[in-house]
Amino acid sequence: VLDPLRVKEQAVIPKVSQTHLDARRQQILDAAVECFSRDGLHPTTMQDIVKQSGLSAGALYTYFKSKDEMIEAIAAGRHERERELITSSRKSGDAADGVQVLVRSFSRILVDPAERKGRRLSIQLWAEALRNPQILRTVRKGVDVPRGMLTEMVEAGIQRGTLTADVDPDAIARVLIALFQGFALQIALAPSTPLEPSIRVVEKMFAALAAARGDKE
Amino acid sequence: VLDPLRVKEQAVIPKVSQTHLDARRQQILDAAVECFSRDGLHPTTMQDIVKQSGLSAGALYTYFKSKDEMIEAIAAGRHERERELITSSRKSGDAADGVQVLVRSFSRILVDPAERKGRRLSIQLWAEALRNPQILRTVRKGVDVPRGMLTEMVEAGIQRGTLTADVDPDAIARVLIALFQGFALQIALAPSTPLEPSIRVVEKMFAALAAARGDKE
Amino acid sequence: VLDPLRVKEQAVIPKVSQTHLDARRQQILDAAVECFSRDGLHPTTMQDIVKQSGLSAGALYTYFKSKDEMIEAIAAGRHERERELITSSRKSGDAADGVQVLVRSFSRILVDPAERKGRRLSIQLWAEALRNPQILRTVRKGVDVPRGMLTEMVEAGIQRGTLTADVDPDAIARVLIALFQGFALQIALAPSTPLEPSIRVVEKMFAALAAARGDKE
Amino acid sequence: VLDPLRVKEQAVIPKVSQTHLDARRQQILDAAVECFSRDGLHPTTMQDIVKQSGLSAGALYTYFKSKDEMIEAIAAGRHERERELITSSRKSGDAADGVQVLVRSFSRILVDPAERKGRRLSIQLWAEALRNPQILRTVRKGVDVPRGMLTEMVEAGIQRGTLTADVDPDAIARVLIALFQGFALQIALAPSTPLEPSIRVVEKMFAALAAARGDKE
DNA sequence: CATGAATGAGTGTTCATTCAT
DNA sequence: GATGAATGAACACTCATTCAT
Repeated sequence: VLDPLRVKEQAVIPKVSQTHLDARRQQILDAAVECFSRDGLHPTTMQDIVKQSGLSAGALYTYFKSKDEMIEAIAAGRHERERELITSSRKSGDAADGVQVLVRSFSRILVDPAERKGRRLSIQLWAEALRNPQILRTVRKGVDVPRGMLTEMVEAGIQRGTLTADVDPDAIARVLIALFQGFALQIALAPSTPLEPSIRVVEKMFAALAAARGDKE
Repeated sequence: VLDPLRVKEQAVIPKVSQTHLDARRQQILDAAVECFSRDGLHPTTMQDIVKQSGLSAGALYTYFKSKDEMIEAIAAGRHERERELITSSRKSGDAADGVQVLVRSFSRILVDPAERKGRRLSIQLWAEALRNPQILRTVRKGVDVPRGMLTEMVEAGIQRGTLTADVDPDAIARVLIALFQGFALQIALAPSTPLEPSIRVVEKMFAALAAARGDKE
Repeated sequence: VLDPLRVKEQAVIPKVSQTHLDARRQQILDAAVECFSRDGLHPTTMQDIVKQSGLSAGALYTYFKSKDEMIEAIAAGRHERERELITSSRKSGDAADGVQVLVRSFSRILVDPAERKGRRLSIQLWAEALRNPQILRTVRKGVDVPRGMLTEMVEAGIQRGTLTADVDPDAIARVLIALFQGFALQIALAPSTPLEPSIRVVEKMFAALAAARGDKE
Repeated sequence: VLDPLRVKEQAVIPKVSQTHLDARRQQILDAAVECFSRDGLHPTTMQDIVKQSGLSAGALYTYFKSKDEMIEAIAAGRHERERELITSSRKSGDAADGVQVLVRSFSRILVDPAERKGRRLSIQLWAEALRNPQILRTVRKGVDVPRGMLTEMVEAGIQRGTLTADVDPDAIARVLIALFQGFALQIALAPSTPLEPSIRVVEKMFAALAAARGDKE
């Protein structure tokens, strides 16, 4: 009765288009992001996501094997998003002084209301990464890949002479990331945090660092 | 709030000393910190803490009304600890250049293995603060109080001339905190993170910032 | 209140019929009635009802939000049942002397083995009503509604001349209810209680009361 | 080391007087009655009674082996109290028509605010009796003993000619008790219940019953 | 005798997941 | 593929009772 070939044959012409499938998957992820960023990873129940998505419990499990897999998918999405942000920052920063442009770009992201959910989600994922090896791997990649890109940008800055040569590009990248993470946290915990003065301090520090090179010469 | 020892009439000699009560309370908190920092706030069950503490479920509830109250007590403890770290840093930094000493002091804390649990715990509390108003309040105080102290130290540094006068002390304090938070996170997520090069970059940046003042004159 | 079946968009054909849902709900209530009447409200655990019903703990909570809500549903059911008993008594008593028929009807219910659970349940609910305002309201309605009906019946009896005109119909209704409650209790506490002789006394008393009217004329 | 004789010897001269012991025991029972009648038997915790009594948990267990034993002691107290009420009613009713005096006496008890706790407690005990054989025994005795006394009083009434000879004294006693129980319940559930009109109906019914004898002759 | 911190089995309830329809 | 009722192992928390002091 069960003919695996027939099943496969049927699978050739899917009843539901891939586009539909992708849309459904995204619909679920959007609902999950909404819930997770609002209530946290663990307090959010699958029922919450069911309600938020307008789908059924069964539907969620058609697209994701488990809640953990859903969290993992969202973590991967964050990772992807962060890479994008760096990439777009790099583009706009190609012409001028890399770090200054980068810092400006970061500050825009940090105050962007559209990124609020993402900031809250990231903090939830940091906490989750401490106990979930799979999430840890993804979160780390989400930090390491941007860091690699930043390192390259800093190296380019050094070659262009906008930064001193005697600094470790990777160390600078880490400093930039730490600043970004720290301010993302401060803003998530206190949305009224004044970011601009601190950004100016950071700019000034990097400018001073660049200038310091000239002094030595 | 209510001291279970304060007996109604003639609390001649307490059956159990306050010292014993305090020790028990600490015993529970220690067990909870161990579990929370290892497994996260939500995944940790009261049973886990019961086992870790060597006490009974009932005993835990003699000292804390709920799991949330326990988390709150731990958050308050973190807040207290952070204030202490700043205070001790301030003392040692009185004589010399404030910020440089501070950065050194921070870097020592960041790599201190004894502080590992605390770092992991803080990250869990950041996530929890996003959905628990009581924790948010405590976590904010844990950031704001140290920030106020840092601001004072930066102001002192400006007066002593070790920092430029044209920077916002509060903005600098926020930068220092963001750096501390960001590196605490990086180290928690990847204990092998090389901190020293980044610390040197930070030192260099602040040195350049200080030097920049002289340049202007 | 909320019909879990009412689907958001196009509830074409319910996966599970309303009949099935109602049957399940009744299955749970039957199990609960069995347990509550046997062991009492508080000593009965949800696990007891789970076992008795043959369902799972989760299933119970699909149909009832809490144990209290289940008790409330059962109390409402008792209330309904009591109203029915009065209604059916009224029908059969329309032709002849109302009160006598009523007393007979009551006595039949009091010795009916099928009503044993109901009698025990009512006593549990009386006790619960003393501390649970919601149950108090329902239990009161379960007494007040029948009382109103009885009052009407007594008034009809007075008009028909089978009862003296100088008695308060409501007072008589209360006496009848007190007798019913008191004997329900005596029988629940001692199933071997001889009811018949007492019923005859009651009949005789009401007959004498009716006769007393003629005497005065 | 352990010399039972020495222990006994010490026991001869109790450290604490019997009066003190009795007072403590009563203090506990009073607190328990307060809690049980207010909150119900099962919802009342030993801690509640501890607080209400002003004693310690340990003290309670010095005087009562268990919560059940405490309930049993209170049930026995109710039993005793009900016997007293009948006894005192009998005395005052010796001279005149027994039943009328009795009904009056009952009605006074039913509206006595001082008996409110007792009424509520009795209802709790009825419910408990359905599942606790020991309580059932005591509650039954609390009904049966007064019933025996009532039966005797009714018999005396018949001999004195104030009641018809062709009624079953025990059946009348049961009717009186049912009325008392039923009204105790109605008043407990609705303290504003108007009792007087119903009492008059009862009096009238018994008067008619007595008069009916003369009619037949 | 009195205390109250400590016990731990048991409570009502939740929730990720499954599967018959 | 979609549904949502059903599952049952946890979960946070309680409470009658004990016993070292």
